[in-house]
Amino acid sequence: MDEGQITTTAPARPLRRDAERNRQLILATARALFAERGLAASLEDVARSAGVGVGTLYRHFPNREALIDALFADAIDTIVRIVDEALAMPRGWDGLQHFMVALLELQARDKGLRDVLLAQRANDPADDILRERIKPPLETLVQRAKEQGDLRADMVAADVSVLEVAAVGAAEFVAAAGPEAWRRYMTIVFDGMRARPEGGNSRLEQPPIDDDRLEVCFEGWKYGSRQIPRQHH
Amino acid sequence: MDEGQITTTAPARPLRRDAERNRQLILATARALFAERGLAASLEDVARSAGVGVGTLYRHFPNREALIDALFADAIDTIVRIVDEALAMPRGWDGLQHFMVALLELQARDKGLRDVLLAQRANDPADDILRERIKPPLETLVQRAKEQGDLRADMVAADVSVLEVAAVGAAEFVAAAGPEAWRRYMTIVFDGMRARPEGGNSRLEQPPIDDDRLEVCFEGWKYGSRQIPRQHH
DNA sequence: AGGAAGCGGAATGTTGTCCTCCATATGGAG
DNA sequence: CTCCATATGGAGGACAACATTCCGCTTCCT
Repeated sequence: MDEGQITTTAPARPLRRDAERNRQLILATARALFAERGLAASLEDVARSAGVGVGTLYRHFPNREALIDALFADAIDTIVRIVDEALAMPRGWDGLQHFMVALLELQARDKGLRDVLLAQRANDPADDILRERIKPPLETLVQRAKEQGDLRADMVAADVSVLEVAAVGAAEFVAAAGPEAWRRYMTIVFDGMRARPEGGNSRLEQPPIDDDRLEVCFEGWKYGSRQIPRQHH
Repeated sequence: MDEGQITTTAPARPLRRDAERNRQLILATARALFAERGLAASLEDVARSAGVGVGTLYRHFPNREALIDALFADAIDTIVRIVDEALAMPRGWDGLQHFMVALLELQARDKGLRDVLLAQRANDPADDILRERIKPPLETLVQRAKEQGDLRADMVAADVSVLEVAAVGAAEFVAAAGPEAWRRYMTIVFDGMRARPEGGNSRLEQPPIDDDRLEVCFEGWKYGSRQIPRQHH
């Protein structure tokens, strides 16, 4: 379907060879830098790190938003794939675990993606789409895992989201101790999620969060109140 | 040793009545604002919110640091009290739970305290002192809880710190859904920490974090990379 | 009433961003 | 090999947030 492409769509006339090289260089550098520092990394840092002037960067991407879009265009597909894999597993518990771990792997490896997923960007329609695409399958997984007696009966889908966010935070915290250190804590949380026979699960005093409230949590979150700066001019 | 003080202890000569009133007003307002927004709240916000000019604020507190010190001077005492209460409990597990929950209550209620505890301030000697004051008792609690068969044998004290930090993040995330919502998730985590008979605990693939690494995690953390701004001039 | 103590808030200095502009350099078509 | 459309680098403009200072004016207290 597409052949002489570069990023998203084919340009009317091909770029000059050096321009194309720089474009890819910028993309690769930005990917690495955002992965390491999150979306807060400045475009000047990206340019410097790519060994290129800011002007060049702006020649290829009209603004910060465009660069980020180019980088994370396929993020949704990745998530959807994970969800599908999870749904395909016979045991709901395994699917749930796969979903949580895979999403966490992604975000532990790439802070930029973490920021994208946690709605660091003010508007972003993709975000809502994504959450709509995730919610029903997640609900299914939770339901299935409960019926099969693996997941504690008093948990709901929203709880999974909350624990996932918490785990992302934990993963970032322990990142300095090793890129895989978070798995240890994820395992502990999974043990807490597991259904136990006969009073083995403590009673959850607080009621679950309903979907509207969860939405509010996501909106109010902004990961520690840091904001991705908006455009000027 | 010094007498003509300003902040913590009684001033040599009493303040004028209006000045004293303003001072208390500023302290109360700052306490509320920092509790709500964390240490990132600007002094201009504090002043405006107190219905006072910034100049007045600076007359009472020479700089941001001084105000924060005045507000959180007794924080260490509070923590130490919690630790003592925890140690006094016969079951290590109960002590551990008390310690984690009480610390979480504090930080869920007061984001400013959270920032103080999580070393948002660059230097801060109090911070190191605090961690030194916490580590040995925590170690004791963990040891005791393991011996009494309540805490899973494969956990160590550092794990507790990590989970606590994760819980603080979770608490902030769900704060919008209610100030007590975090308790639900803390319970799930506690269930994950519990020792289970005969293979009821999953194997933790990743090794525990040693104390030096944990230190590095705290240093590198800065809660989502946001920094408390340093002084100018 | 008078002066010391206190007050407000405009102004200053600084840092950190995004993005624009334009003099200069370069690939590649002819 | 020449020439010019295409690209490039990076200085500089425009903002925004803050911490902190300064000083003319006000308010208490004696």
